[in-house]
Amino acid sequence: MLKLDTLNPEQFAAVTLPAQSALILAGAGSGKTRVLTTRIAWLIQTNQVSPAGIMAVTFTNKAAKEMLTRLSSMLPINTRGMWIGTFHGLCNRLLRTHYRDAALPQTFQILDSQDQLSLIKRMLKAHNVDDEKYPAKALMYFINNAKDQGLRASQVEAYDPIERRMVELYELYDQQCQREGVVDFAELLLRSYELLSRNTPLRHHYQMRFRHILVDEFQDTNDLQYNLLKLLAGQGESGGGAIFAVGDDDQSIYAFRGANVGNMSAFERDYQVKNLIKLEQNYRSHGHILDSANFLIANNAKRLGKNLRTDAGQGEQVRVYEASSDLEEAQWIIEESKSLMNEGMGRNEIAILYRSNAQSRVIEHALFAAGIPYTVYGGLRYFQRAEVKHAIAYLQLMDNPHNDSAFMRVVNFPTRGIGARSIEQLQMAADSYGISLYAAVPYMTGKAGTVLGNFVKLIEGARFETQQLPLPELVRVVLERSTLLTHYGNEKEGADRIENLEQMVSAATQFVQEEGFGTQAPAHLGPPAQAQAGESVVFQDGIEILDGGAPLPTVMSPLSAFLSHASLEAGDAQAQAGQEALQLMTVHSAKGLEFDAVFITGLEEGLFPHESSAREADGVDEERRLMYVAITRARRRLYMSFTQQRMLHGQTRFNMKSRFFDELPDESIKWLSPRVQGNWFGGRKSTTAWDDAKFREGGSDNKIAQQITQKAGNGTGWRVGESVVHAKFGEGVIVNIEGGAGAARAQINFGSAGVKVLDLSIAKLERVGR
DNA sequence: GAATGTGGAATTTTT
DNA sequence: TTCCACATTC
Repeated sequence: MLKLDTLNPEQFAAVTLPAQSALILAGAGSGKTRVLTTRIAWLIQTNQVSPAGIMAVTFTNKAAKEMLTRLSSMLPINTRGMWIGTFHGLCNRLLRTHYRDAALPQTFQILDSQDQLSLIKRMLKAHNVDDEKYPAKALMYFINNAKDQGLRASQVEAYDPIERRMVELYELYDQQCQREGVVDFAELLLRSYELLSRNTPLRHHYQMRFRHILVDEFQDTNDLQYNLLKLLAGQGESGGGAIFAVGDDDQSIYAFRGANVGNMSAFERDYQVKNLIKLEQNYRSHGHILDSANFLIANNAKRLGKNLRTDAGQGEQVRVYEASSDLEEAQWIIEESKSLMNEGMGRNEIAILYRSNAQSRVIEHALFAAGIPYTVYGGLRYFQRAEVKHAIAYLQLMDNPHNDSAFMRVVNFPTRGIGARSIEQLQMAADSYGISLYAAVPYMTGKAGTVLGNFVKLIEGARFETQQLPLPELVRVVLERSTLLTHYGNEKEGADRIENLEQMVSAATQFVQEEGFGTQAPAHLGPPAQAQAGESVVFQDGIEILDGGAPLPTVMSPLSAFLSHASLEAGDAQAQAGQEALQLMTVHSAKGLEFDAVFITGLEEGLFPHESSAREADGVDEERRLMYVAITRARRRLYMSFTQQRMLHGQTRFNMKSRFFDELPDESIKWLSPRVQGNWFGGRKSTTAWDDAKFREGGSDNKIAQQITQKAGNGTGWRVGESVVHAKFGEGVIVNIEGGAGAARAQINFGSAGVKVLDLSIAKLERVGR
């Protein structure tokens, strides 16, 4: 039963808004997902809309799943078949349903970024393009960028010869994809957009159907997604549904991949939003933590404006620690974590966050040495593993033989005597006829013809043999016939890979059950005759196609669906095992999560905010939002740390402490470490039990002591890494000291004022004390 | 066709 | 420093 009485007034207002477009500014920890799902449940329960009239869009599969789970616990309805999913997942469904109108083959396949890059490389090679001048990665970026803005090659404006060529290559790329029957991620959206904008009856159908469109993480939408929503909601046409947009402009941290926060204010304007509701009541963090977040984010100029509050009380202050080096920082984290765990805090309630992945190594190393279990987020995902991709490639070829990426991946893997020469000839033939590699095989003669012919027979044979089999068994057969299992069986390190391959059978079993393919066994029989939802549409070409409300089983074969699933949902990041472990991750991947205790590490100028952010427009603002996200992950205890020296790219760097420290409220901060005074080992007062003296004792830590000794300032009274204040240049860090006592000059990094070389006997420097 | 070497780059990430 | 892609070698 639906419980509305436990909602706070703002949440309640949002859930029960009338059927008009609304913008919900949902702060971190304000119950955003709850509002979203309760809104859906409320709309359905009050009979304002049927489940088929709802569309809810998220960015990640995880969020979509969460929404579905919560919804089914609130309402006694079957959520299967409802249009709740990621942008890409829903677009896939749309295109599958209307593949003819979208000019796609029924079995079109989805390229992941890896496949996309390899297609581009192949294409560049085939056209003899100078890969120095046009690197595959750059072209991929160019293409995706254009698509994310909704632009085809013909619509991209080129300002110089290089760009003009890029546009040509973009055009060629699209042609190649079309030949192969594959679409990349951005294409799923662009194709859907074009389909709906060109096909008026179809557009009207969906506009009439989706009375309520709910969008999660609206601040993360890109231009194309925004325009797609606009089409679906019938903006500018009559009869469109209402958009319920939920987002937080302060948590917009994906501009680098095309997200446009401006979409929030654009939405307000374009839809004349009368209902702007702010969810500012935070149910996660204690007061000092929220105060810190609020203070910090207030330094950003362009904001819709929002302040988090809590009933939880002030709680503990934020603890700030200055370490002498990255190694010491890691040691400190370990000591603090240990005492947290001794106090009874669960290991997985402690998160260690960093700005960039490279920072995890030192911490991991220290954790390993200390024997503390930990998990690092963001590794290779299941369907991205090489062996799994190989198996998938065989399946792809059976479902759509014209997928050249799949062809290239396994034509000679495991090796079957098809060498570079044969492939080259095949490539040329395919190019000259403008067909796929697979289709070009019959044109081959001689030895190449024989070996390639055998490969084709292998695929055809597998296809024939599995025609009547349910998906999991089909997978099983393919694993064997491809000889992948035998191949890895002969490898010394192949055991894990075999295990991963075996797991694919269970993945298929699970998929078939979850998606409702269980009752229909044959993989290739195609769609059954009737759709689930009643309506159907007649399209311009006179072909009647089943209503898009049907769940996947009615619009595609289990194999096609499974392959889509593998591309769209790459699977969990490895080894969820060891649940009881410290959680290491980048700040980006921490978004949406929460922990009792959080460490935000490496808070140094150049790292966080990252140096490359200075070059981008509003770059530092985005870094600040990132910091805001990091802070608001913590429930009870928050640590922040920075170091005087850090090894980065094989070089020792001396950074200033992050500017973000200056943007936090003093009363919410507790400094654990007084700023170091005087010589390195002299005036240091460490508040923790282990100190630099410990480092100087033998063991592996000895090299740190040496490193530090080297950096001492040769009796100048100053040392490298020390923070100083200059009357004109402000605060800086000594990066290097040359010459001996008396005639010493110091190289000092003043951050925005640049790096200066100053004579220590002349320049009036002051130590930074605190 | 696998093994070994070399050069270059090294935020952030989902689909 | 370390990882990766690519090239050359056996």
